[in-house]
Amino acid sequence: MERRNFVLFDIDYITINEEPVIRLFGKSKSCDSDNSNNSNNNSNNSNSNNNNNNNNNNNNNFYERNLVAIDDSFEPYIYVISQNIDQARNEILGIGSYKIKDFEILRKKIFQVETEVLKVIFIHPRHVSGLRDEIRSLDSVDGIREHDIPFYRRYLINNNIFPMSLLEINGEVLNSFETINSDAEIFKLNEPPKSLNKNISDFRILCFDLEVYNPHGMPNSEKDEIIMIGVSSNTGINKVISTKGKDLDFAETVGSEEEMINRFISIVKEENVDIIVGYNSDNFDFPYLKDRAKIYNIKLDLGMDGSHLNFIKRGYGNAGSFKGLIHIDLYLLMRRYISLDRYTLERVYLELFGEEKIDVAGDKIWQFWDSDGEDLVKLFDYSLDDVVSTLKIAELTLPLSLELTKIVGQPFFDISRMATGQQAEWYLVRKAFEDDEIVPNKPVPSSSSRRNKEQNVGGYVKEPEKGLHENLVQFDFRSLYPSIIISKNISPDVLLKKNAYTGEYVENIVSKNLEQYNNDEYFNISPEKCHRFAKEPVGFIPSVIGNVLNERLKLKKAMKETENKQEKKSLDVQQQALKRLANTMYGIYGFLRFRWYSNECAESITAWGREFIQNTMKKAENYGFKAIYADTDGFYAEYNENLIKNISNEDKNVEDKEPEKDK
DNA sequence: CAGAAACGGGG
DNA sequence: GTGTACGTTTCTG
Repeated sequence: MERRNFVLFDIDYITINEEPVIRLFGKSKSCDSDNSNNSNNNSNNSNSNNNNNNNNNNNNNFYERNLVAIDDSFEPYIYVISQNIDQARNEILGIGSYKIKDFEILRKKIFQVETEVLKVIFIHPRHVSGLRDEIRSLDSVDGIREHDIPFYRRYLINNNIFPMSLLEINGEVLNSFETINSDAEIFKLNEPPKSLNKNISDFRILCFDLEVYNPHGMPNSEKDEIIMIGVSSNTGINKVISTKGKDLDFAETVGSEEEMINRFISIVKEENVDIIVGYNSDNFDFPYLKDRAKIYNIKLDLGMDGSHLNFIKRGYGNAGSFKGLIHIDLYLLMRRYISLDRYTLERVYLELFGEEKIDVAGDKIWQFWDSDGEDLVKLFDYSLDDVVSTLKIAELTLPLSLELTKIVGQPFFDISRMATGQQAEWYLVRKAFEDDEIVPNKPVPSSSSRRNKEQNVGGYVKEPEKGLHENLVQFDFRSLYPSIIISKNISPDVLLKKNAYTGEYVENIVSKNLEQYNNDEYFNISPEKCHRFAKEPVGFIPSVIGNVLNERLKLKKAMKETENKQEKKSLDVQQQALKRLANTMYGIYGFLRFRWYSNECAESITAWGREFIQNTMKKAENYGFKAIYADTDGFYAEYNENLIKNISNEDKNVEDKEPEKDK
């Protein structure tokens, strides 16, 4: 048996002999060299030099050796809810015994109510989608749960492991394995991976960008050649590969487009890249590169198992993907990272760095290329600048996404393409597993119910007062929503709710013990709609948010205590990630396709929010702030000394309790 | 006017 | 991949 320390980059499964086999893609460092120093971060950063990676240099923090770990022990399953579990088991066997491996009876919680459920273990994940509808419609089956959680996600959650963090794996080295055609070490696991709590933050990031000949407007990949490939990496590469530019020191001149593509591929391989980054590369660079490479029969075989570029259908068009090589499209990330009117690379760069970048109008690129003079040089500068800017943006913004990956516990590739609400949802799915809670099904609203969805009243809005105002102060309540959820215990598992059709209470820990809740004082009752949330026990979502906020406080404390700048920075990013997660959490209730969707919860949060904002505005007036304009998350007020009234002690206390103010 | 289709980014 | 598209604007019948 051998052991490796292993950073997990990516995960999937393949099918061998009709059974699923999990593959973990990542990089390892031999354990001996890793044990030599337990305090990491003492070697200097990986800047420049040392580009040839084939020397065994263990003095940096990079994990060097490609490794694919194989685990054939994990089994797909769903939960079946039934009053008569024996009958359910027989009926299920009756419709698909050959797809079913085993049954187990487990005690789990549904909205905190202890329940005996039937765990149906399938031979193969595809049997889940194949059989679930039939199982659901069986007489003895009241419902099915957790039938739509992708196999690889289930593996990460159930084994409590996190991508982009360090794992310990134990197993045997194999000489070869089906579907793996590369020099990666192949490692067959003897037991599930173990999470090692060590922070890994050094990754090899390489950015790339294509320039394409385009005399007819947007280029057509059947006709228009790639003329430049810009490459910039945090390992010190900064160049433009092209058939022109012999006089430029940052240009690498090759003989043809075919050589250009081959050279690009070989650079990515030589640099042992962990994360490949582009800007709109899901929709432009990678599709274009693939089309052009096909013409020359070039394989874009950058996958850790030797596989090629593949496009995965995702919400938002296609996502370019390599097994074990993480592709991040910064455009998608920026749309969530900052709020702007437009998200061109120029605009984003200006926002983040306050500098204009070199610009060449898109429709002029072919003319600059043909000019063969000063304009050609300008085009080279532009190409380099594009990719250098992309790297700068990546280095600034990826740390936060990496932290979210390590908190949410899904692949970095996925996290970078997920809406924040989805990130929060997968985080909650993991927390539910830890709590033995069964995850609610996704609501599947028909198109009509979607239309009929009552519009949530939303936050309080005060129309702005016309005129030019000076001395404006902004009160920001965004971070207030998590505290409202916690203080009012807003959660579907402690909400007293009647089913609209049957008139019965929806089953949860409160309705199950209704005799204990025989008085209003046991509830927080929301303003306006009067939704009732039991004060005890703590609801699932308030408890998760509470833990997130506590973790965040601990990090902020640790930040104050440390003198180490690098550590401070790392803690700060972790702290920010938790803040984002907490602030996203309230939105979950309002989105129809989310598993914890609850219109009552969403309404109650905003109702209490409105109440709070109006109270605060009143109090603020006593301090000389005249509210000018208010919106859901806060208000703007004009400061006018003459308005200050006598401040009572009571008001002072209120002011003390105010949430974080920005500006 | 409602519902469908296109758009964003990229060159 | 045991998940199928986000919110907004413009076009079309």
